[in-house]
Amino acid sequence: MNAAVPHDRLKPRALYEEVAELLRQRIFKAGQGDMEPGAWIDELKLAAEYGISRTPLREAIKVLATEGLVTMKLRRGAYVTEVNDKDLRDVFHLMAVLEADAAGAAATQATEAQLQELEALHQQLEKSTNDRVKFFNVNEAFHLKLLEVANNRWRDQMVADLRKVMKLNRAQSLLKAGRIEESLAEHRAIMAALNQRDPATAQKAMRAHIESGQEAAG
Amino acid sequence: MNAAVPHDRLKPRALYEEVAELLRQRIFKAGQGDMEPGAWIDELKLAAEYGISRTPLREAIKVLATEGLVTMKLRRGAYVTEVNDKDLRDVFHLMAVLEADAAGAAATQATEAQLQELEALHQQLEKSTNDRVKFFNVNEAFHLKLLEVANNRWRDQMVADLRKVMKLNRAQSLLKAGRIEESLAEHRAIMAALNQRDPATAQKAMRAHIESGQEAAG
DNA sequence: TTCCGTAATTATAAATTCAAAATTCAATTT
DNA sequence: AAATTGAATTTTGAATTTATAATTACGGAA
Repeated sequence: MNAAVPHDRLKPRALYEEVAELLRQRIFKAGQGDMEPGAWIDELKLAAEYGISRTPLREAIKVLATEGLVTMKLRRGAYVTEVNDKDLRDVFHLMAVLEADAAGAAATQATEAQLQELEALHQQLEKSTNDRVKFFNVNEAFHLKLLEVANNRWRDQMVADLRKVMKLNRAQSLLKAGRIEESLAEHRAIMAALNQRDPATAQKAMRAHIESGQEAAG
Repeated sequence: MNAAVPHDRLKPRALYEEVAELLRQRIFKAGQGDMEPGAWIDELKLAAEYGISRTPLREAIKVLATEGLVTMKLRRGAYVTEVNDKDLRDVFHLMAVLEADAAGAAATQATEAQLQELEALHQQLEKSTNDRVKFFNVNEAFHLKLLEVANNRWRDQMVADLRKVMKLNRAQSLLKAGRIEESLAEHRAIMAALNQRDPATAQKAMRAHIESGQEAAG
């Protein structure tokens, strides 16, 4: 029963991290498979399936637990976190608060070169309105770049964790047709505030953008 | 050398959580002992010291790693995270943002009963100016209650994580003599805004309070 | 004497084994 | 027939063992 073939040599990541990533993807997909929100996580089954022992699997589960993706019950095992409507609103709200704060910081701190990078991404976004997938990807790149410019690794971590939880309910998914134009207009407002180095306006614009996205998702 | 006596029966927490808490405290104290920032964490030594095996210890370490308290290097073990001045400023900033947001939410959402609970805690604070330790404790209780009223478990988790990191540098410690009166005045402003159900003012007051605390600590 | 390579030692990572707790199912008693 | 208790099975939690990787030290050659 050695399903644990070495696969590819030269793997720089720890096994428990690989497994954590696999589990995340599996939870996010959530399709009709097992592991939908509220489901119990069968350690033995998963370990056998991946061809590993329970040790790295349990380590991965504990990582996911501190990320908020799974909930652990003492002597009862781990369950995929259930996110109800209030939870989702709460998470969106925090996302808005943190990203708005980041936008404000970026408006103040960005170097000229960084502003140009953001502007370049924004221009890409302007040209992607007919490709829903591309628009989604460039949009994400813009938000990530903004966080990078805002330069606070703790906030980055928090936003990343919130994103993971939001994906649990995948209320985000892709944008609807009408929403793309709306989103783009909001991005224009954000970019304008950044270019004018106006933190207060950048904050407001970003907050409106996220909250607007929330409505589209809900 | 059996340090792992069953102590009290009826303990509802998992061993790895107990250990994680012990490690946190140990990291926080940071005195002249081992485990100062940057130090390598000796798994064997600690496991022997606590009288447990390495398995729950390693699980605890991974939890601390995702909390940001320790950093893991592949095949090199875990190190106590070093928190430099910029990190500390960044963490304080996020704390201010999140607690200010909580104050705003509380001003809007608090029931009358909850407002009275907060008021009661505030009155306790008013009477604790001559007892530094008590002032510190009541202060913490007030902030926790405020978060409870603001009612967002994801924010609670984030604030808790930030607190842990702040304690790493133990820049908070106890308040200096002059700072107590100042802190109390700020609390009065927060409480007044809450009582007037003025979210914007509550936010500003809380933000000022945290930032003021940062200066006192730094 | 210095540098490179190899072997030995040491520590981490993973797997396996062991123990304890919880759930489930069945049997017996009321 | 229903309910309660106890035993067996299942599953989590922890310890131990094994394997793998990295660092260091030692030796030989340049």
